[in-house]
Amino acid sequence: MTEDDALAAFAALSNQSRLSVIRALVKAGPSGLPAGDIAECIGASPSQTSFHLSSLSACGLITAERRARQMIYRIDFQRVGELVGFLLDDCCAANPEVRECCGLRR
Amino acid sequence: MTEDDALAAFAALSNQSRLSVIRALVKAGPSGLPAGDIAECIGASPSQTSFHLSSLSACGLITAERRARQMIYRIDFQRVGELVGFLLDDCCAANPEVRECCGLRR
DNA sequence: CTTTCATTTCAAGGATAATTGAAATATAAA
DNA sequence: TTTATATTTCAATTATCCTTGAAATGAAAG
Repeated sequence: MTEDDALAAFAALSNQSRLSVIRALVKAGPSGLPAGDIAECIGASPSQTSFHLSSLSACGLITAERRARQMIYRIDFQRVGELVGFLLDDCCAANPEVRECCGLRR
Repeated sequence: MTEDDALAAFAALSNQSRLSVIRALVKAGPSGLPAGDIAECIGASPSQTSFHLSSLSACGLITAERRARQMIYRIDFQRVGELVGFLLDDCCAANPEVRECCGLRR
């Protein structure tokens, strides 16, 4: 995860609709969700949803796979973990106070 | 940390200059840094620096305190920790895979 | 009280992001 | 091969963010 990756990921997460997408995909787990379901889930138009999905997949937080006529989107847990790692280590120099605050032991 | 707080924090972190501010303040530790030093550190004009500092303090990631003619800024480690917590728990439903990826045990 | 220093605020302009609705693409079904 | 379905792409509009430089504020020093 480069700094540019992290910047793009933070930008992606700074939007309510996209945060809702993340939550929906986390809840859906490994089977993922088709774009249409996501659109319904977040109450956005197909076009709008596609826009947000491409922002999320461009920065690697989610993955896309075509299945017949649908596009299946999945959360990339590893990538999210890397982003948390970036925040903890690159930004915060592995400061113990930060870790303690969110109940982490390492 | 409400969802709006988190959205604002992610937006604040999605900018290279502001990420540099965070790094500088983390490095500086509890004594913090005056705005002028931060400006020099990130290579930005006073006005630009003030703009970025107010974005960071508006979302609570840093604090501001006047000392004579200077404004001293400090990182709020607890707040950063809360943001990590939001990402891990609210967004990712405390998914163990995410935690493992950044070397966390909890 | 005037000047200097450190920083913020403001208004204007340029750049980037989000919304909208229509058209295009890709795939499957009739 | 035509039609229907799922999604994306595009162009235009609107909204938001960032930069710039000048002016304003707050606090100390002369």
